[in-house]
Amino acid sequence: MEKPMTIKDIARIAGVSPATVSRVINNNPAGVSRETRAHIQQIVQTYGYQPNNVARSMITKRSNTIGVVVPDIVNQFYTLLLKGVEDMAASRGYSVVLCNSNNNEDKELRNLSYLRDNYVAGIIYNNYRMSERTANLIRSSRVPLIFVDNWGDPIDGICVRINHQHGMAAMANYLLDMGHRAFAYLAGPEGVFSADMRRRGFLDALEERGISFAPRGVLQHCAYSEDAGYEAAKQLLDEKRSITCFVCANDLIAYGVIRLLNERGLRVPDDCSVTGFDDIPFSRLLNPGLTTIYNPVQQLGRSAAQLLIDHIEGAPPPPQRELLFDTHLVRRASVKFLPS
Amino acid sequence: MEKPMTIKDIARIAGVSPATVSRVINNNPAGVSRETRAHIQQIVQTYGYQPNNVARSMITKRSNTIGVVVPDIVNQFYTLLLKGVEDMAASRGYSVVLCNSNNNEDKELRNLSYLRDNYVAGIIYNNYRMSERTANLIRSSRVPLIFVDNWGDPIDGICVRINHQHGMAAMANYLLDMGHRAFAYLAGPEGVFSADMRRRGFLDALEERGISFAPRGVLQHCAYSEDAGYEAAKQLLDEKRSITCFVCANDLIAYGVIRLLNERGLRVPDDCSVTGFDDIPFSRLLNPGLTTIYNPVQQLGRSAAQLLIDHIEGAPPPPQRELLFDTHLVRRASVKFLPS
DNA sequence: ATGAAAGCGCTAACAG
DNA sequence: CTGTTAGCGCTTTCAT
Repeated sequence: MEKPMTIKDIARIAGVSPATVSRVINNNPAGVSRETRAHIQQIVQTYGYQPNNVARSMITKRSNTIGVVVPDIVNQFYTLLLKGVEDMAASRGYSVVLCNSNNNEDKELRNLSYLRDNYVAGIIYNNYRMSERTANLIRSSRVPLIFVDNWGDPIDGICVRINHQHGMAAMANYLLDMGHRAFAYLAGPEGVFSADMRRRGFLDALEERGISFAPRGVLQHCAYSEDAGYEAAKQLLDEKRSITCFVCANDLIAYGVIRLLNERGLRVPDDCSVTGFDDIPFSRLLNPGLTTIYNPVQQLGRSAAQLLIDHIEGAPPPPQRELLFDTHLVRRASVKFLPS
Repeated sequence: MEKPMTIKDIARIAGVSPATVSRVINNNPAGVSRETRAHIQQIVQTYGYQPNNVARSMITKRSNTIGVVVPDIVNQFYTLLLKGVEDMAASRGYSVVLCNSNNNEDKELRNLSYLRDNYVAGIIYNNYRMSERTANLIRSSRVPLIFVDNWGDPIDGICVRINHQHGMAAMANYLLDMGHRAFAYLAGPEGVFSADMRRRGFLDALEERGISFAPRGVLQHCAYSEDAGYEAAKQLLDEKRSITCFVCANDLIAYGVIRLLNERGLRVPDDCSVTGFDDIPFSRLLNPGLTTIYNPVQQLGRSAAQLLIDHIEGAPPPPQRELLFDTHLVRRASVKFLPS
């Protein structure tokens, strides 16, 4: 294998000093005459010279890579987010590396250090809950960072998210209109920003309509996963609750509920209605299709990347620290109309 | 922000030279007396010194990161693979970065160069089809590389995969036993290794049973995606083919078929049976559950990582260039029994 | 067993 | 405008 060319090789060939070559490959505004610049570019072209990024970032302490850290890469929600980030990043000339923290604090800490130690230009970050250690690490790293779904929490920074409350309120109103009153609300993990906001959206909407959740409704926390939804539904059913609709804080939970319902021979929506939140692609494939709230994750990813890169490149911070996106209700067939 | 410690700081504190510290942190067998070694380790500990990986890999031209490049990160098959890789890699002290080539040659080339330029220790690679340019890049990079689903192709290297043929043959035999004879075989993309092997497995199995595919069967190529399955099924149905079972080369395709069937008011499996391949987690959630072939993809990921790291660390190559994993049939409810 | 010195490939003052 | 000089933080001969 021929060793790759270095800046010195180019300099020698061009008959100039490495510094000059450096100036042109960095589009350094500092003066290089039009001719020498062209000459060098020409040589770089023909030899296909690529500067060594590692050497570069050793000096500048910066690279053209942005890191994305998420808690669960198997959840399509996050892969969709990643896709949005990648699109935007690529168009701006950045690479992206994905770190899966697997909802595990140590792993997350390692990921974050890894990114810092490799001089990433910036980070897009999400987690269910941010630990104090993580917050400290982020603070001390001083790497530009954008949150997806921040939670008025240990760190203040720029954040991109959907309007969870509106979304879930829309669902509540729809369900009320469909005649439902006996809800099992599977709220997702307690203390997690998106889950908390969605819950508030739901409960406030009921209140606003003067309908109380309490007597017939039941609220239960659970992980953001299919298995958790399955278990929660099982428990509720075993308690012989009479429920007309399972309102789930995300689609995964709804999948679990549906699986249990199927196992018990209960039909959706005839025997029981189910709703989700996020509208990940699979939800329309269920039979019946899952009624849920569309969450523009890819768009979120793109915006997060854009904000981050703007920031990295020195743009002034946006006026608001939080960029909010709208959701909308996706009516499919998993909710039954209950005439009153 | 206090600047991170350097090896010099440690050296000064320990009263030794940087070289000695280097020897210690690299567990360099070269002689360092037991005492100085312990002394230095002690200091490294208390100050929490972390060597700068970038500087390190600039010299060694190697890092402790392995790269995974896949064609479609939104397909759960690949996120599961990644998960397997991560588990294994973490336990061996490696970080992993994911690159999504998005089934796009330029992107893939950029990803591969990126990994090479950042001195990754090795790469785990999959794509639907390998271009000649990609092959050249891989060859000239000389980075250790493991294929997932290699395809007797431009490059020879170590490969980890499932036995596609066996898997699809098991499916064929099952369907035959269930009385099916009129198949629509949605074969996935032509020329893609896994798709070709699966198709062969299916066709050969029929032949072995002395049953010919031809008169009533129809074979159609399509992308490995839900939309492609949907379109293919639409076309076939519009041609008024009388089909008893759609045999799909992966689960995603089957999802598309099911979506179309639902739209047309056709019931699975009463009006038409459908099968998949891979058994990604959603498949059991479908109603009826999708009959498919379980593909131990996480295990694949773990093995790929293990093989790769062994190789990186200088282990002799395994005797066979190909590590094969078994699949098994997962019978759910998407296939109807057709008494003859 | 340890240290001094010479870089890895590049950028960043500082001169000219 | 361009070249020279120092390093970035680390590893690696080569001495001692």
